[in-house]
Amino acid sequence: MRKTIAKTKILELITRSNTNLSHADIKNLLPDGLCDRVTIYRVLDRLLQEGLIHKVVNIDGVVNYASCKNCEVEHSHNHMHFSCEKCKSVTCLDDINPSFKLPKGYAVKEINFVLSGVCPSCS
Amino acid sequence: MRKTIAKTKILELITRSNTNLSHADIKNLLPDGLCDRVTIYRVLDRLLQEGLIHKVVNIDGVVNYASCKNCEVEHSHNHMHFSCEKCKSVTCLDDINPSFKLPKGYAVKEINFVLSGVCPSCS
DNA sequence: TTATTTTAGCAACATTGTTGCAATAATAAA
DNA sequence: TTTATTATTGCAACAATGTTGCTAAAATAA
Ligand SMILES: [Zn+2]
Ligand SMILES: [Zn+2]
Ligand SMILES: [Zn+2]
Ligand SMILES: [Zn+2]
Repeated sequence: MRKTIAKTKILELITRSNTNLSHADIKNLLPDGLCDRVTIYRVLDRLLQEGLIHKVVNIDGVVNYASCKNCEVEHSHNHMHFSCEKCKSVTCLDDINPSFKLPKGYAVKEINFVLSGVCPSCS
Repeated sequence: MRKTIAKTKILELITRSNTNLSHADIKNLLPDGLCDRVTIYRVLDRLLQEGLIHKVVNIDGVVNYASCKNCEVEHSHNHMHFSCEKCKSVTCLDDINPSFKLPKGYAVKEINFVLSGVCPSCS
């Protein structure tokens, strides 16, 4: 996979942001005219494939993209996410890994944990 | 809120189904021409408001609607959901309530827990 | 039965995401 | 460096999904 301006800038945005970013956020944050919105979709897909970012489906169905911090060893995104209804931020709670016990027979491949409410900064 | 044919039929569908249903599912399952797709959206909103159903945002961002089983006492939907990538079913795991501990300052109002993979019937 | 108010249908629109294809740009090979 | 190869981009077109405003119809109250 090739290194392009769009890819570099988008990864930079996601990495530097302290909240998770949606496609719309990225579109707004990128310098006007840097690339087409279709390109953003495609770049995000590539970054996901390469394992440089992970995604969170928010409580409103919007996909948010987050940089992978502790994924050098192995990719696991069992952690919780928080979506603030006031500041609209979506963040990774990297250290919160909910525990639960499934009945036999379930093979889990993906996990999407989201809490919604008011974050510490907004309360 | 008034009792109408569309509302009755849609609630019936959701209640009788052993999997959670998306707007598209409901549209397909309803007798052809029973009501407009806009009506389905509005009926679902009303059923949510009345607390007769709850919703789950699936891992693909699609909203699925589920009947409320143990909500007579109080509404709580802390339970896990499972989305099967083979049979495409989304189901409530009513008895699985993940436990986790949040840092102080977070006020949780909504919860959306979804696991994706292969369900017992498909494995 | 009549009056009131919610609900339904329809058209129009906005948003979001996808696909095909030709032009362009990044990398590999010469 | 130059050329060849192949991934990536932009654009247009399209599909799917969800929302809104308005009038007609239906449900309930009077
Ligand atoms: Zn906040
Ligand atoms: Zn995360
Ligand atoms: Zn299955
Ligand atoms: Zn449920």
